[in-house]
Amino acid sequence: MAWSQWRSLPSPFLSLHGAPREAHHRRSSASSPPFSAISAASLRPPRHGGRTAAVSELELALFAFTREPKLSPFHYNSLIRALNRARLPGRALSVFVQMLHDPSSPPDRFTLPFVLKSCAQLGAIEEGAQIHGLLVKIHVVSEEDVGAGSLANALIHMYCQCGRIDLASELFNRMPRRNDVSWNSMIDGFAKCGDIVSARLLFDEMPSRNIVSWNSMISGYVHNGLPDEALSLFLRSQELGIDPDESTMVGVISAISDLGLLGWGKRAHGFITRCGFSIGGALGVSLITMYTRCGSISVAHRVFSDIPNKNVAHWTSIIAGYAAYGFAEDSLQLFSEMLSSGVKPNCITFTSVLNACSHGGLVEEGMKVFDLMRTYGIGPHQQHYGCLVDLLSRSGLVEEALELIGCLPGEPGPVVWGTLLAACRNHGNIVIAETIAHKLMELEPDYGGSYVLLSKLYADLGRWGDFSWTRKMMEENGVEKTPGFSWIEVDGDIHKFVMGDKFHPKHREMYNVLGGMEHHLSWAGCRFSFRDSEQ
DNA sequence: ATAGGGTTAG
Repeated sequence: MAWSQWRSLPSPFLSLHGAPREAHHRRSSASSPPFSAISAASLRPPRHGGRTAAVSELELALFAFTREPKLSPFHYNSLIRALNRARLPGRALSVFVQMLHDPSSPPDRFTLPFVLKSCAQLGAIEEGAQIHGLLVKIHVVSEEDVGAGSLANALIHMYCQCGRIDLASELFNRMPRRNDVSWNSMIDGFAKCGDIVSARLLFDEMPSRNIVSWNSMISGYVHNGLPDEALSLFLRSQELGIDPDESTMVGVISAISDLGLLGWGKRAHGFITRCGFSIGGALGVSLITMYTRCGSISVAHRVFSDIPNKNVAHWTSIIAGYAAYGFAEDSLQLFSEMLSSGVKPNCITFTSVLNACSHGGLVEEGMKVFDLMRTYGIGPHQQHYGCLVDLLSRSGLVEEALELIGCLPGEPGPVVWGTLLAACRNHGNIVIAETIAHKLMELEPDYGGSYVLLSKLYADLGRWGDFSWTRKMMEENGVEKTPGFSWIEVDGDIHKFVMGDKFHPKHREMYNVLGGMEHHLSWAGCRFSFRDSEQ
């Protein structure tokens, strides 16, 4: 009953993207998953994403480690594992080093997989390769007898996380016996390095797929900008009668979020509720983001309110949500509520709060938030300086922003220059804009955005000679800027638009509405046009 | 031992 409700609805989006339409008859409604899913979900131990679980496990391990007069490998292993789960892989490695110096407690067969996991999390290829060398030396992993168990899988995962898919596949190809974990690690590795085609080949080729295989492939599509493929694959798993879990639905919700299909999002949310899945972890975060991006900030807030023990990611996603809607005061209000509820902000939280300030024009508040970072021992990192540049230049303080860039510790990237260029266009600051645009063209000659921004600035000012010059430059350098387009789902139908098109049967009414909005805006003193200057 | 969430420009 649960699933059939969702999938029996028309899905024009699938035909839009050329995927086959779903067959509606294969799975009877009686075999839908909620009941089994509820019991599975309630039996599963809390994931490491859950704040309380990670803390208590770490506390237990630390307690035993500090109280025990004679440490055994078991004590070391538990602490290393707990530190990994608490996302503290650096400290896990220090504990391992301490273990190596403790003659009464040599590493056992459980130790190295944990340590390899720390290396994977850190991206520490050198240390990981040292362990690999050690294993070859003591004949656990030799040329003739390549390890076939968890150690080999941990090595594969480590090389994948460190961006060495070549070394990972070398190991994988030489394994005498591969299990599902070996295949899944390789699928994830290929997806993470952008080779989604190879990931899919392995997925199709592997002898038996488990839920992790499906989840890796679905989220792989999402991370490679193919949300429609992700949804197609999920629908296929449903046809095969495979029970999704929380992770599956995180991928599905992210895909829907990228497509901006609110109707699909609501049906998926209903499905999640009927399955009895917890929204206390990653699933809650992706639901908040999905409602935000699909235009429903009020529902996003309702989901946020319903989450019992909110972690920093929950807070950050709703703060970022209000920021995106221009409700800067609400963002700041939530930020202070978060601080008083005892949840510690991290660097992503600060990026979101600074973003809220710059979109709301709250320069002074933004500066205060920037100073507050130090008291929490965070950053500021490059991205926070980028937000500060945006904060200043957006509110017209372009000179000050330039001055700030001059004081930065590192070289500002194309994003920072692009921010400044966009602000210059909005404030008609042509001299600085030209300088920056030329700098950007040198820095990133293949990036079409800088040419387009400059050409639009010339168009704003009626300098058509310079305008055609920038267009010629684009042609000469072989730069292409694919025009953006947008789409919206209304009652199950997808409507697609490009800038200024007249394809929609109701385009006259739509442009009338836009014209009315423009009129209201200019009456309120806002110099803005929905039409591009080229049109 | 494998999968999953939150950020910055246009």
